[in-house]
Amino acid sequence: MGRSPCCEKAHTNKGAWTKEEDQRLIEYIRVHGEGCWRSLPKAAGLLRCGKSCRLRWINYLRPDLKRGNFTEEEDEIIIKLHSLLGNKWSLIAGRLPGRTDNEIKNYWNTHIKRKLISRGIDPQTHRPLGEKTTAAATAKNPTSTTTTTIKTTHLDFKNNPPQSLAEINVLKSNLDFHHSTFIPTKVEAASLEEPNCTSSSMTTDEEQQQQQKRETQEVNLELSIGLAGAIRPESTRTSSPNSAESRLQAVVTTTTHQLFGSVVTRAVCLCCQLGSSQQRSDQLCRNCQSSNGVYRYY
DNA sequence: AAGGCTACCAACCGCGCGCCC
DNA sequence: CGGGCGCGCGGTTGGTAGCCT
Repeated sequence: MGRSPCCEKAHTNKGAWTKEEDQRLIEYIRVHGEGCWRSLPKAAGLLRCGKSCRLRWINYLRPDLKRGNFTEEEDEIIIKLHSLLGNKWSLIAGRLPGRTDNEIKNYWNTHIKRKLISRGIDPQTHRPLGEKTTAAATAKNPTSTTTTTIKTTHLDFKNNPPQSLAEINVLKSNLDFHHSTFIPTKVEAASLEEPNCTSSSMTTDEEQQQQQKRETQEVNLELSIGLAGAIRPESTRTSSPNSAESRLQAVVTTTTHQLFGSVVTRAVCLCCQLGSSQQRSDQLCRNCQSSNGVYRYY
């Protein structure tokens, strides 16, 4: 069965927005707030589809948008986050107040890619150019311009949820591996910008072993984000205390402590940790407060 | 001045996910 | 449980401004 169109295309405008359309949209959202995008165009008297309105608002009209060039600091944050998250533009945008996913995506494709290449770094893998890419990454990403999501069968708990403590332990060990290979510490993160981002004390053989380990134990970066999401406010948790999910969460909580070094007992603002906020590091900036705790770690 | 090329970015498209019935 | 709906996301497209020849 075909999917129903998001709007009546015959009666909708397309292309650039006019000032009048912008004004109508702004006015409507000012009065009624965001949401219900499907019905918004009709209610606001706009001949646009809801998706188009949403996009226009989010990417252009929102009052909290930061216009203008990206700073060097923002560049570095984007690069670091991309090395952790891949092409998860919305997640990256969530860590850069006032920037939209679309804006970051465009900026990445037009500026940062080139910048990294000029530094001798592969913008997709964040490894030195010329270094062998994994077969999985190559197969997943034949054009090298699209998503390089490193998949794992072990950590795909959406399709294969852990059924036993034993499986959870496997998951935990994978997460430990994840930590040791992909989540950079502050020192490691700093080295990400270097053309040779491997540890300087590592011998070539050790590097090759690490590389082989990476190839055999693929890690799902996408999942690592989901795990953070598992640590959500108590009120929103619905799983039973003995469910695989809640047991997994207990592991995740423990593991998250390990992932980020010292045990943190309260919410920490990642923006601050990454240096994008002037906020004290033990406080949440507005951006993190509004993220529903998804990216806080405890 | 005109045409070609490139870079930029707003907007579109298709798909996946979660929620609800 | 399955299907429809609304929303959000990532990839792609297309218009345009700026630069070069």
